[in-house]
Amino acid sequence: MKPVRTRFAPSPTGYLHVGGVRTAIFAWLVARQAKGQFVLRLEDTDKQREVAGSDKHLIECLRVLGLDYDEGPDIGGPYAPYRQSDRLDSYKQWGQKLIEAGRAYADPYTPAEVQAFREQAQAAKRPFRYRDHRPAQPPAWDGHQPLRFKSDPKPYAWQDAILGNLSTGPEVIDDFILIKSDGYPTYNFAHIIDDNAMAITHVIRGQEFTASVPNYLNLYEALSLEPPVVATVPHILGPDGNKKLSKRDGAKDVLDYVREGFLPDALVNFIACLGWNDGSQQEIFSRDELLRKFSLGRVQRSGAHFDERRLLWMNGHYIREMTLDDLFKAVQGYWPPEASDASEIYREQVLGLVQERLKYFAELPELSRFFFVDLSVDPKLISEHKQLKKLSPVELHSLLQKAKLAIEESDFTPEDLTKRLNQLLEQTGQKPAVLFSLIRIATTQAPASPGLADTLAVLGKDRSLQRLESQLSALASS
RNA sequence: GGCCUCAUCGUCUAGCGGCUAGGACACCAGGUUCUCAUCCUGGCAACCGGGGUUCGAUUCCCCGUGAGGUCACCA
Repeated sequence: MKPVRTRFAPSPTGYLHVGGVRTAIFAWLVARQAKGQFVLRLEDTDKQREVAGSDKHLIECLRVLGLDYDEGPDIGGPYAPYRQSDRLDSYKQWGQKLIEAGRAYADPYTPAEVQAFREQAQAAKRPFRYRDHRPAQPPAWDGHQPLRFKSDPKPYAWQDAILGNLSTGPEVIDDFILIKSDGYPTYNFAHIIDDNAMAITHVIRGQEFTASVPNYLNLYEALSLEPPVVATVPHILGPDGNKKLSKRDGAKDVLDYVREGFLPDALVNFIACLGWNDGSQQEIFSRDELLRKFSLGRVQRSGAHFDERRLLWMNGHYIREMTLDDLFKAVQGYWPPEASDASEIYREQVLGLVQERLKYFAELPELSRFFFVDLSVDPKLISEHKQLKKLSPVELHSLLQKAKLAIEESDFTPEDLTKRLNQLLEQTGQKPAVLFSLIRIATTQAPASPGLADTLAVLGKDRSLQRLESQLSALASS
């Protein structure tokens, strides 16, 4: 058996979104689980569409997600170069070979003439095929005309590793362009030459290429090359509608997710499970489990909608599973500016309280700000509170005063605070919904916060009492 | 339009002739001494339609319907 070799072969025309990354993940999984190689190849044959810097971006994206490749443009490898614009000679040679074999010819028509043929066919309601206009005496190819494949139309039946048995008639076979008039090869030609040259065994790509497979098979025959296993991955659809996820419609850059504090493992887990599962009820797959259990045969044959809420849940799950130490390291750079003066110990305590409600790191400031800065008293927190708004400022003041006295006695361990707060409940005869809400609002000035005793313990005695005092004077003056 | 493909809760999906059609996300309700979250319990919610085949179809076949892909000197 040949060693399994897969590749991710993007064109450097922008960033990578969830849909593009999924193809990379699948190809990576197939290579790694077979102890084969994973190759990155840049398909930069369209100089018009190329976006400067996107090669770096692509590489960064794979690196961040941990999709390591064995060969690529930046690291080289036995089949270098891995950038198609550096391999033009090879396409020319193969093109020449096809000409000599009578399987390629120069296209003598101008684009306008070809377009006219196309419109004629459309007007006659007949499918347009270039080969119907194949010139009887094509000129010698001087490199300035497009070089076309002289196809041999016939029916094909083949196996797709995901879609299963596929077949088409001879009518889909046509004389497509191998090398454009600018000297660059088309995707249709270049990828076949390179996949062969790089000993790629499994071609895993999006469904936009399925319709071309018969043409590729025809070309493989003309080149006397053995076609690889092909696997067609259905598109990922946008959250609403049935349209393919696209940059145009605002699909997010995967690196943006990482920047917002989504964990690479969570992203990989989530994206891999869009259209794949192992048949069990498992939802969370570590990288090792994915490597062990993944198979192309179990990839869904229809497109899947991208639901960010599910990603949010999964990322939160991964965050909760982290040790506090690991999370603390991961979350550096996400603290609110006010936290810069706080000690590491204090920040880690805060993080411990906030961990279970963190869905992604960029939420950290809004969840933790009040631990680091005294927010001004917000009367609305009381006036719009369904229990507290029934009480007068005087009643609230007296209640809070009692709370302050009780809390002052505490050593500010969570246990002792809990004990004293419970005693206070009995003493005042108040419901927790009233008493605890009042204290919580006074000490946080936030609509939501972690548990009261824990929050007070982390805030510490000085800060807690000072905030109670601020609330008391606000109540006194209202 | 031609060709190819696909079709289970709102979403991701399990199912591969016999199940009260299962799980997860989201949502709703209750519980966890306050809020938010976590966690637990419960709930809502699906086999696109019509024909066959079969003792029996979500499952197999056909026809519709719907959706997607493709018909470029883009990939």
